[in-house]
Amino acid sequence: MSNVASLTVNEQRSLATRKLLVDAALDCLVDVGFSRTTGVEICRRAGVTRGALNHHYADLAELFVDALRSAYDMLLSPAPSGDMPHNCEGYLRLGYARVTQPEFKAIVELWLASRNDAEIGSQLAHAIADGSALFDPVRIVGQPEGDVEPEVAAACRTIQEALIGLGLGRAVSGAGEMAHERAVFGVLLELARGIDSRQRNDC
Amino acid sequence: MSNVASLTVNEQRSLATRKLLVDAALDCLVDVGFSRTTGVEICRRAGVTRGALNHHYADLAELFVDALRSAYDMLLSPAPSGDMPHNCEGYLRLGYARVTQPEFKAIVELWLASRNDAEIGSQLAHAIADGSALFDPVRIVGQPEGDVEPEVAAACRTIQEALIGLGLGRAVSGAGEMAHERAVFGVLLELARGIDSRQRNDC
DNA sequence: CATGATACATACATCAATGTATGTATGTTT
DNA sequence: AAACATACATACATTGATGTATGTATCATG
Repeated sequence: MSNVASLTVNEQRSLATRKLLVDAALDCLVDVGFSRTTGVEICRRAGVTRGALNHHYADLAELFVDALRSAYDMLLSPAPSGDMPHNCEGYLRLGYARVTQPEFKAIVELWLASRNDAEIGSQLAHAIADGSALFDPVRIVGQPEGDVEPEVAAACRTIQEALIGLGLGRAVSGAGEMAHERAVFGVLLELARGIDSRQRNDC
Repeated sequence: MSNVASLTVNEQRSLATRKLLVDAALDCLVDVGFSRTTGVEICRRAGVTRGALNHHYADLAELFVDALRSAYDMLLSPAPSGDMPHNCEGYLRLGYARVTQPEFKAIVELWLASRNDAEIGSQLAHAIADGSALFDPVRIVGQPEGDVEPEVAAACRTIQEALIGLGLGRAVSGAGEMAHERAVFGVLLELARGIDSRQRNDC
């Protein structure tokens, strides 16, 4: 049922078109921001007509739900795999790899749009909540059944906020690494390693 | 010349109207974001007609320059006065007081708009650069003639990015303090005090 | 005080985005 | 294969924002 081969031709075409629209929407958000991410512009970039957009999504808010989930998925590609340690340093490196991707700007744009537009806000609420879980320290640092120490959680949240700051800086500057980005990463790394070593000694 | 009394009636009226427009623009950015911050909406909130807007500003980008500078000024109201120590802890407390003000959202909106719209970007470049100086660790921590240690600068930049993250979180959530905001502040405070105490021992 | 400049308001034309209705080709089912 | 559904494209009407032109009252100045 969920196999590609088991999909009808119509279902495959639908999925392909929706992917075109979702990718175009993200492209648009990254390129020109939310205010210029209009239905016509998305369709132009997707190479489809507005009829297709209207057929698959009642309004842009619906499309943005798919787009946000897709963006979160893209940021997940550097996943917490086996080679990434389940500690604060791993949390830092993983988060850094995420916020420095261009899709992060699309996410920020949708965060703000969600706050600025009530309709978008209500429709995106679930996707945003699900996405926030990706940053949850417990997911990254915590052991499968164990909880994380409050000190570790606080450090991870601090790392998270600093990474969001760096990501926003990149999104705004447009260029790559900011001047003090390395220095900030160094401080965060020191903070993470300090917590991690203290945790090991606790056992 | 710069005295209020020395201003002509016309000049006073111009200043008052421009202030109405600037305040309305900031209100609008905070309330409904950049995409809905349109000329008509600004004038509606300011209680003037579009003729007034057009008379004082050739386009919205020009108004946004004044608005951004005004927003930065508002964030400056908790200024680095005598009671705020010139160290990392002072930098943290000062920055926190700034990013938690509602005007910070308007600044973020304009940062992104500046990146998304070439015209706005070129016109806001100077104001953004001037505003970034407000976050410059040297301005807050550094002594008048002395430079700041690289370690102090790195810590301040880290604090800055984390504060921006917290500020963005507030801007997006709309509500006040986020759940982990206190915990993050605590970690940052510990970081700042660690650096400050080490600095004192260096002398 | 008369003339010009300033600070707006009003009005209209334009344009881009949207909502919606309908057309059509392809796929699906019985 | 006939009837129906799906996946789009096309077309039109509407709406909101903008550019711009002009009107008008107040102010400034020789």
